[in-house]
Amino acid sequence: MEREVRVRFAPSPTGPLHIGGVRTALYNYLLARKLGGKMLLRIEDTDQNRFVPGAEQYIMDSLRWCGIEIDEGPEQGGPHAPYRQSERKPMYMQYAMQLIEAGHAYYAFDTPEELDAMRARLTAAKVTSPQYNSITRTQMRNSLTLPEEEVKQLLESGAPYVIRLKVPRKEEVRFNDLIRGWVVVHSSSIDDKVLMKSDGMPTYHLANIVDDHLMEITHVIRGEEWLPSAPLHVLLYRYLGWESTMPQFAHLPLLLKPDGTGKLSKRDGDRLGFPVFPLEWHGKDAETGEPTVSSGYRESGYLPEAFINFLAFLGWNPGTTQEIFSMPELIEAFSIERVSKSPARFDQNKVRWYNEQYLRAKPDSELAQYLVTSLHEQGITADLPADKAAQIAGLVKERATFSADLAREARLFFERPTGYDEQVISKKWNAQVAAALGEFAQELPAAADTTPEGIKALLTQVLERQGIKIGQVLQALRVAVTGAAAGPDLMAIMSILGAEETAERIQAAVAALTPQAS
RNA sequence: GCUCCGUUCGUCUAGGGGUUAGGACUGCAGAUUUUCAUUCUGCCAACAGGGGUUCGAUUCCCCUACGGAGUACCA
Repeated sequence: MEREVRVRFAPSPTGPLHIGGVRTALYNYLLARKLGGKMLLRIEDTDQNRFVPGAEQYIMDSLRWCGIEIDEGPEQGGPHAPYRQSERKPMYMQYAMQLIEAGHAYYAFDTPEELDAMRARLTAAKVTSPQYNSITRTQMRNSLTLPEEEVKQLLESGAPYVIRLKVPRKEEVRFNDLIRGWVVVHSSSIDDKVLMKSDGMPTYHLANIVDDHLMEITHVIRGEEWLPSAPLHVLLYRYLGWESTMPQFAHLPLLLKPDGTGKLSKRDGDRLGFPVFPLEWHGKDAETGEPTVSSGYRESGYLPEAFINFLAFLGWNPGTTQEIFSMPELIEAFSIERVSKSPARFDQNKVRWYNEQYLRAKPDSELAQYLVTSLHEQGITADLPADKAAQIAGLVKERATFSADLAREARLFFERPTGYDEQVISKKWNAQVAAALGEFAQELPAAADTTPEGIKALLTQVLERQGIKIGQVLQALRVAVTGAAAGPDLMAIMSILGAEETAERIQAAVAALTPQAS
C-alpha cells in the first residue's frame, strides 16, 4: 500500500518568519495538496536560550494570512500530538539510549573549555578540519575512552554529559535528493554530532529524525542550509533502523539578498527598504533591548495572493508562459522536480507588478471595501455609499499598486483643493479661460445629464459659445476641480463629484485665481 | 582552511548537441490619452573562462574562476 503523503514545516520560534521560510512552507503545502496528503506544522523549540515570545503565534498568523492551511499542528492537534518539541522532551532519550546500546552513540563528558582547547590544538597543528570525530574522540573524555566503572560513576553522580553520534571512520553516505540528484559525502567529513544536550534536550538532528519518523513524514522539504547535514540524518535513520521508511529529501535553493551577497536574513528588512516579513513584527533590538518594528507585506498593502504567487515563482516555474496563478492553480501545476537548483535574488519590482495585477483583477465591489478601510486609516471617515465607493475604486484602480494607493487617489473626492498646481496655472490660466469655466459652473447645476458623457457635452457647448478649444481649458479645469495637474479621467471625476460640488469648486477656483490672472 | 551545492539578459527564468537562445519584470522609444497612470507596439540585453568528447556544444565530461551554504551542547 502506498503511504499517505505527509510533509511538515518545522520552524524554530526564534523570531518572525521571513519570506524564505514562507516559501519553504508554501512548497511543502503545494506538494501536500497536490498529492492529496497532509501538511503538518511542528515547532522546533529545543533551544531554550533562543526562544522568542510571540514568534510561534506570528508563524501561525503568517501562514494563515498566506492561505497555507495546516492539517496537524499545535493549534489544530492531530494523531501525533504534541507538535511542539519542548513538549515532546521525554520521548527523545529512549532513542538516544537505543543508539548507545547498539554502539552507534556514546556519552561525552568534555567541558566547553576542553572542547575549545581541543579545537585550538587541532587548528594550531594545521589539521584541515578540527572536529570531534573518529580520530579525536580517542583523546577526549567519553564512554569510549574512560573505563566502564568511571563512566558509570560519572553518570550516577549527575555529572553533565552529552550523547554523541559515533560516526564511522570510512564510509560513503549517499542519498538521492529530489532536486539535486545523488549527493555523496564521506563519513570522515562528518563530525560526531551532539544528539542529546546536557540540559536533557535533544539537538535538532535527533529531534528532527525522531519526530519525522514518528509523525510518518514522507517528504522533507527544507532550505539548502540543511544539505551538509543531510548525510548525518541518513546515518541516524539507518542506525535507528528506520531506513526503509526514510523520507525523501528535497533541499530548496536559498533566497539571496537583493543587493550584495549572502542569504537573505531577518536583519535585512529595514536596511533594504522593503519588507522581508509577511506580517509586521514588533520585536526588540538584540543588543539594546529597544523595541523595534519590522514592516510586513500585509501592512504594506500587499495582497496575500500576489505575495504567494510571486514567492512560488522564486525558484519554481510551471514551464509555461503563464505568470498569474491562484493557489488552486499553483497546487495543480506544482511539481518538486521543477524547482531550480540555483539560488534566487529577491526582485522588488516583480512583487509590485504582481500586486498591481491582482489589485486590478479584483471586482470593484471588493476593492471598494479596501478603499473604505484605507480611507479610514487616512483619517477620512465620510459616509460613503457602497455603489459610489465601487465607482471610485473602479476609476482609480488603474493608478494603484497597493490598496492604500486607492485611498490616496480617492482623496480628491472628499477634500476640496487646498492649493492649485502652479505650473498649470501660470501656463493655462487666463481671463478667457476663467470666464468660460465660470459660465460652465453656472450651467452645471441645471444639467439634466450628469454622466461623464453628458458633462462633456455640456462643456463642449459652453466652449463653442465662447470660441475656445477644449484643449485650452481642460488642464485648467482639472486644476480647478482637483488642485492637481494629473489624475484620473476628469469627466468621470466631475460626474462622481456631482454637479453641485463640481460647480462650487470651479467657482472657488475662479474666485481664488482671477486676481492674479490678468 | 575543509566538506557540500550552484553558475543562461540588470533581476526571475524557459530551453537543450545543430534554435534568429524564448518569456516575464525593469529600463528605453513610439502610439493612444486634454494630463499622469493604464493599455498597445517596438527596442536594448545572457549561455563565467579554459580544455576535452563530437562533423557540430550554450547543452555531455574535466579543470579553473566566481558565488553560496555548512563546519556549535543554534536551528
